Amino acid sequence: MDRRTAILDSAERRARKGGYYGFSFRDIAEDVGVKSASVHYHFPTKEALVEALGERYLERAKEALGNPADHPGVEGVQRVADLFLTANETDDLMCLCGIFGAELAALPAAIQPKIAAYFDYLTEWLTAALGVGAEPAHAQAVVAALEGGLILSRTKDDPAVLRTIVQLLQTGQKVRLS
Amino acid sequence: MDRRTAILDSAERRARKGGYYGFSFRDIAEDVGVKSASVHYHFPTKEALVEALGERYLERAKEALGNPADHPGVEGVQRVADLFLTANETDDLMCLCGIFGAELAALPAAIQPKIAAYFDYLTEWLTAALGVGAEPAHAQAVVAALEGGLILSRTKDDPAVLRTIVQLLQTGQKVRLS
DNA sequence: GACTATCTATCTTCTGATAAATAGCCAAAT
DNA sequence: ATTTGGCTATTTATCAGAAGATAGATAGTC
Repeated sequence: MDRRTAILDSAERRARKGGYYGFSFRDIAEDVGVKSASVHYHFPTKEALVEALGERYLERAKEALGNPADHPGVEGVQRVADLFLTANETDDLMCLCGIFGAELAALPAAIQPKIAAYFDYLTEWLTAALGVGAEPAHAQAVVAALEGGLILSRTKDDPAVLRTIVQLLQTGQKVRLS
Repeated sequence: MDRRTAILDSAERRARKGGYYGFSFRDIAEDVGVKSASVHYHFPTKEALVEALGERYLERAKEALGNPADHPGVEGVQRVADLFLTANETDDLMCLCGIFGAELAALPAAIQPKIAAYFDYLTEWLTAALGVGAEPAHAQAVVAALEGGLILSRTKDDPAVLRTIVQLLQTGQKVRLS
């Protein structure tokens, strides 16, 4: 594997655990097996590194989701939910944009649009999957519930928390409280 | 105001912007107008400071919410939602437990139960407010949607995002964005 | 010879934390 | 009433380590 990719992999894993200030160039250098100056060679600043992280994260989501028209209705919800379920149960990692979104006010300004683009993409993809007549607001609420559900599930150290929320989102009962 | 409280206020504000690793004892000392050693006098370690932060945050939520029986049904949803709407629009701050929950994997272990207690309390309070027949899973999904909605709303720098999600949670009806 | 990737070495600043000194206060003992 | 001793809160000074970042040297490749 090329070294730039290894650096991004290490940075992503660490950022998804501890956020922007929760990892250092030296941490990454140790993971990859080089010196911290080498990490600076590939990404001159931490800001540049994290921007690249955000871009790659979005591209991966696009690849994983595919064409919304191929996953109409509830199947589309499942497909987006799977991104979060995999993060939770397979990777045991927070969503990169979820943790950066929470820390947003303390991050370099250049990162904000990358995070916004991710949420926008998920929302637009899901709106398209839900088909004609679907409101973007509904799709956005689903993304919010998944992001928050991931936080709650991790805090309670219980994958069932997120799974249950996904079920409610699919059956459409979550928004119907009264 | 007593100095201990001023320290907690500064720490809370900064933690709700940048998370656990996003502020330092010296930051707080400058805010309060003392030296960093004085902050250590009141809270010997950062872990102790953040534990106190979590406890106070829960107590404040309890005071703000009051008795769930006094706010049945949708009124209960509004009351919990108001915690998040105030954070978003009045304070322009993330939820303390939301940001710590996202960073959980990199935080001192003693902090996790404090965060879990906050989410548990909101869920239990809301379950009680929704009355007999209400499932805790629904209440938990509402809390998740609010937490995630706060992140999305802050990322898009648009209070309407969270407001719209709150509306959906209350009515179950599809609401138009923009 | 230029380019790519890495290293060693280093800089400045910041970090959480501690020790020791100082000052103000208050109640008990003289 | 004055002194004593302890308590609270703060200071100065400092530590060892970590942070982001840079300069310059080195080696391999095309």
